[in-house]
Amino acid sequence: MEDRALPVDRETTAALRPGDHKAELRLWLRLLTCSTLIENGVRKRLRESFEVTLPRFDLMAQLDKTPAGLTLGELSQRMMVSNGNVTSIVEVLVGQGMLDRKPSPQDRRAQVVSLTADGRRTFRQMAAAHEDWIAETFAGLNSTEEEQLMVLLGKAKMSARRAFGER
Amino acid sequence: MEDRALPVDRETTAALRPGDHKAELRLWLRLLTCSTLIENGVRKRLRESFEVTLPRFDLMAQLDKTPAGLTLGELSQRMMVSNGNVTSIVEVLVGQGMLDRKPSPQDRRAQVVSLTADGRRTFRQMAAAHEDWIAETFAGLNSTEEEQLMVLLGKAKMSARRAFGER
DNA sequence: TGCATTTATTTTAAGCCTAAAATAATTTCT
DNA sequence: AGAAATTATTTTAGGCTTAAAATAAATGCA
Repeated sequence: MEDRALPVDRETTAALRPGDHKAELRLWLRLLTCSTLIENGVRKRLRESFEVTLPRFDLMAQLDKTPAGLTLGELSQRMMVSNGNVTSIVEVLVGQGMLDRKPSPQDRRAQVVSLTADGRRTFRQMAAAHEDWIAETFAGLNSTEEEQLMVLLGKAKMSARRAFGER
Repeated sequence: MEDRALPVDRETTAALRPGDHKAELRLWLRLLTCSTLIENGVRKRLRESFEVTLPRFDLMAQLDKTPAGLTLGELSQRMMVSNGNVTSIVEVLVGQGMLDRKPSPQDRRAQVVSLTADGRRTFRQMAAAHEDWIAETFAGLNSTEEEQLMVLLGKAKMSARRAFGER
């Protein structure tokens, strides 16, 4: 895999060194740092302000986007977590009166879950605060930078999906 | 909450609507999607190829970067996880002979953890494969795009740190 | 010195998460 | 129709993760 032509300088040799992917590694670590930083911050604030966990908030967010409701399988796919995980979180939220769970009319294996009126009201309150926290999180970027970041992350997302063979 | 001046067009009204931060919300969701996608992919491959969990790999990676070793507290800070979490992961890795754990010479409360020769050998093998997986993950971006993404994520990181009051 | 505070770690209780196996219903194929 | 394969969910076992309380050592300060 070595290039036959002589490299012109040190940087070129570094860039062409087979198997060197330190730049991508640093990129991944920085991406992970950003994500963990925000996730931890949001988790803390959700707990302090609303006594709710992040996974429960995320699940309710999915349902708020789809008023007709979702099956457990659809939920697990959209949240990118395992099936069994969704089962237990739904369990709790149904117990708290946030969610309705009823058998699917078309498929007796499946259950459709949706927000109750109370669940929707509760979620909307949390979501408003959440939106402000996230705005604050990205306050250091202007809208051009946000747009660029959005586009580049879109590419990264497609690329990662291909690499890991999703969907 | 309506602006008093007449808006010039629909996009302007949307951009100026007070309290609207949907763009930042979408940005955060996309960032989270990327991160989860890669994390899940790496987790799966580490398990299939090396029968190791991601947290154990991450912990060993921190120690590989610092041959002199780290205290549990330093580890938990760098990994951005809780103290108790580190305690139990170190426990397992010491049991597997991957890590050395000895009391700090300066501070009898603290313990310094480092990779054993075996641990380092094992880690380096995993790290080489990991580096290739990550390169593959970002294969859809050219080096200019990678550089731009790195810079923008750097800004996001600083901004998030400020928002959530880290360090 | 000695008391109060801080710091490093562990423990505890609760919840999240995964992979794999089990169950049950649906779909496909002959 | 009936067997085989697929799909939706739950269960199980194991591990990760957190927050908060407990323990123990170090530091600050009167």
